[in-house]
Amino acid sequence: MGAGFTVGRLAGAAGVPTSTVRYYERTGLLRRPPRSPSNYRLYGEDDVYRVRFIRAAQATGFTLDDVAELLRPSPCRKVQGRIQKRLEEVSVRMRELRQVQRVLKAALATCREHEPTGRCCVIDTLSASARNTHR
Amino acid sequence: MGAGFTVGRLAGAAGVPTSTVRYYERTGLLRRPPRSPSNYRLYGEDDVYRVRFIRAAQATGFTLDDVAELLRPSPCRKVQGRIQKRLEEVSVRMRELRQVQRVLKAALATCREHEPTGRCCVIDTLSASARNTHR
DNA sequence: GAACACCCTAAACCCAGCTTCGAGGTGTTC
DNA sequence: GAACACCTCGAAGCTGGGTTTAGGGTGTTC
Repeated sequence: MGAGFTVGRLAGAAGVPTSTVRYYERTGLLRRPPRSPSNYRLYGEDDVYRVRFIRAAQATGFTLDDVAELLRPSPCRKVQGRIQKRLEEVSVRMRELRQVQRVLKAALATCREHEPTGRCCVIDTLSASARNTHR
Repeated sequence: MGAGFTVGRLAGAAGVPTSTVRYYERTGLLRRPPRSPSNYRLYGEDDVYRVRFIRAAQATGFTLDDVAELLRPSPCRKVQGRIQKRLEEVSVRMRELRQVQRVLKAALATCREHEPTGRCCVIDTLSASARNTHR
């Protein structure tokens, strides 16, 4: 009652399970909040945004280690650097996915052409792609 | 000597560690090969392609369970269905990544505008994006 | 005063996909 | 014949990001 969120309320407001909130505290992503007389955690609204930030950053592909670094006070330049880096990773991943699309579509096309023979040939197609791809 | 690959040769030819080959055998992805008199595994060329297929399918985002299913003999139609499904997952993931790009670029832009103030504001920007995004 | 939802802790467990460890046998080369 | 790289096995360990369990306390509502 009164001001403050218990762990369950914070979790509800941020859209995560309580176990996750406690986990973030354990790993240092979230401060150790003040406690009520009966030893319940008492959070403020800032904590809601912080948890949401963590989830948002995760959703953009940052690891929790990255997030911890982002949350540490640090010069703008450094933070910009990390975002740049992540943007490059995203570009790389998009290129990879486009290649994957090509391979899968090719496999599908070959499969359809040969359908009359009855025997599925997709495995051959993909194996062939494996034969041509290094690593 | 003679025909056949030992586990190390197979691994070398397929570009994976020997531990991975044995792991694939343990989990049923690879047949249990015949053995030499001294109990060494003896593989054929087919096995090289099979391992490469596994890696290629993984590279397109299939899990090892998916791969196991793909490798089971099954009607063309079913295999096509799985590939379709994977293609849709890839599309979804690409859309997500484009959204991530937008958010990161926006954060970067805001950061640059405010740079003169000295205090890094990226965290605020991302928190705001967290505030607007439902899950 | 009892039911029921909430909170506390530490420690163990989960998942995929491997890798590493320990203890030992084999095969080739000098 | 000794060095050295390769092979065997089962079991345990690792990574990241949590969840579950066990055993207990709290707070609100009927």
